[in-house]
Amino acid sequence: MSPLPSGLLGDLDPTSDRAVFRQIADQLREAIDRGRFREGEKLPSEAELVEHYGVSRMTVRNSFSILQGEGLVHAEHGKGVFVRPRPPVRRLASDRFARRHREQGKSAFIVEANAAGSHPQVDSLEVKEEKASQDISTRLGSVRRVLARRRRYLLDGRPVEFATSYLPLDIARGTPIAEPNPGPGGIYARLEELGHRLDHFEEEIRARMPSPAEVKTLHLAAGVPVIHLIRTAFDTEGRAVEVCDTVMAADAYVLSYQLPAT
Amino acid sequence: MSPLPSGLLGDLDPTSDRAVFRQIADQLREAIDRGRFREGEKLPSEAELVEHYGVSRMTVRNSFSILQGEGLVHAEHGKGVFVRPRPPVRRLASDRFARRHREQGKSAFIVEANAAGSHPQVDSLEVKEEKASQDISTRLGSVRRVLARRRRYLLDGRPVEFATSYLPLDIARGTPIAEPNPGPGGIYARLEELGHRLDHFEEEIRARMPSPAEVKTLHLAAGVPVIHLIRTAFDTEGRAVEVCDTVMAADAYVLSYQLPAT
DNA sequence: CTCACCCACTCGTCTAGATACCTAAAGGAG
DNA sequence: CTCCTTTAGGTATCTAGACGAGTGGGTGAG
Repeated sequence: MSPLPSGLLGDLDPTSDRAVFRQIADQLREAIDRGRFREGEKLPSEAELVEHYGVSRMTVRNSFSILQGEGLVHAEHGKGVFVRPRPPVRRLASDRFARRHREQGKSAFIVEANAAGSHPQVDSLEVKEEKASQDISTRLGSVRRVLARRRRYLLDGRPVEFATSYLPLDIARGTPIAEPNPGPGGIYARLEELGHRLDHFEEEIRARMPSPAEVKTLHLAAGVPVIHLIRTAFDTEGRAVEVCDTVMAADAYVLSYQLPAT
Repeated sequence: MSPLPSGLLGDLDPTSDRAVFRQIADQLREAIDRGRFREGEKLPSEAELVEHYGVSRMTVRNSFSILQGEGLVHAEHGKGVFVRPRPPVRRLASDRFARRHREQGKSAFIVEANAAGSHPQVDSLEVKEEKASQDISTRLGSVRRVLARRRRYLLDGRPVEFATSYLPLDIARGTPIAEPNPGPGGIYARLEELGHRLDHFEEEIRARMPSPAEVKTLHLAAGVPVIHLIRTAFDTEGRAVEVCDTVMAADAYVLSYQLPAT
């Protein structure tokens, strides 16, 4: 095994209080930040770092696990450890639910993705009536059962978002909203056709680490948080007519809002 | 050492493909979710789990490190591993910059925290002129140098947010905005007094894992992401008069926005 | 009774292996 | 030329043990 190029990574400081595996992680992180290793590029193998620093393999792996936790690198079994590329992000503008965007035939997600030159896909359709959770019931105004619409959005084959819409049965049952494909303009267009003129939306945003189920559904790499967005749609009478619970891969999104100064 | 209460945690499945340390993590996670271990409660010690499952200590530690990465537990040296309590969250409403909130003497943060019965604190003041980064320069409309105002917000002694405001020098230099304490209503009140009537704000929201520096500044536990918010303030002439770059401990915040449906 | 000290228990770090499995490229059989 | 096998070099998992260092309770000296 050939040694690492000299100067690529420094030496350890045995007098430092900082644990060895942290020092190694620091040096790798700095090298990545400085561009010595580029996106997608392979880091030195565990064996090479064991050789270079004169430490045991567990120590090197410990360093890698720090960087993985920070979402900086990802390991591929049998291949190596690589600098994690930053995926293209999807920008959600604050006017994304404006009525004028609902006039067209296709869904906002499809239109937007095509404009960005990527390949969109929507799957995991599930539409069924179910018992409302405590939280959903509260948000919709004490309803017992709801229509739930679950779907997953993918960009270029990568899952980026998992969303569930909840609607009161007295609004949705027996309408196109209860169909797998609600038709052009989505359920918001159907709600307005049914006489529920939309007035405004409220969005609540949280960020947290994903549950194991979310890691699976969204194919999340280690160290990638999720953005949890709960949107409630209100009609002009002030009634909550829909709650949409969305979990997004945080590295794939930038949310954008406009606030009045008045 | 006394054995664990039987039934608290199950057994391993040696025929499973799932790695032993993942199985252990799964069982602990489930026990936490089911409330067998409550917030702040101590999990079994490494030695107890070694005994219970008949595995080596590194395997148990591996399990703990998974749960730490998920932000579910935190270890305290010399004491044990504990279920991480969910801190109280600060809700940021979409009208938080409404002009009416600027009339009072105290800052929004202080008022709000007092109302919630917690003890607010603002520190790490730094106000200085500096070179604008590429990003800040672009957002402010190609300015070279800016006034930067840095501060950190704490609730009940816990740092929750670190923010830097950037203002063009032609607006801020020589005004109260360049003072450590800009006076009642904050810099937005001063901007309006100086003739820059505010029209609206734009906020960009991202979520990601913190850098080591952010972990230090915000005293973040493992597995806690940050919300990165960049707000630009525009005056009625459409000029960007301020950019505020904020990094928040994600477990301490819920952001709330209102969107028009028109 | 008080206080300093000791000790048991805890997690933190590190070593030195063993075994398993994955990947990619080289080389041989057909 | 195609396909399979081999092999080298990766990471994944696990074991067994050593020493370090923080915490907190008990104990014995004063």
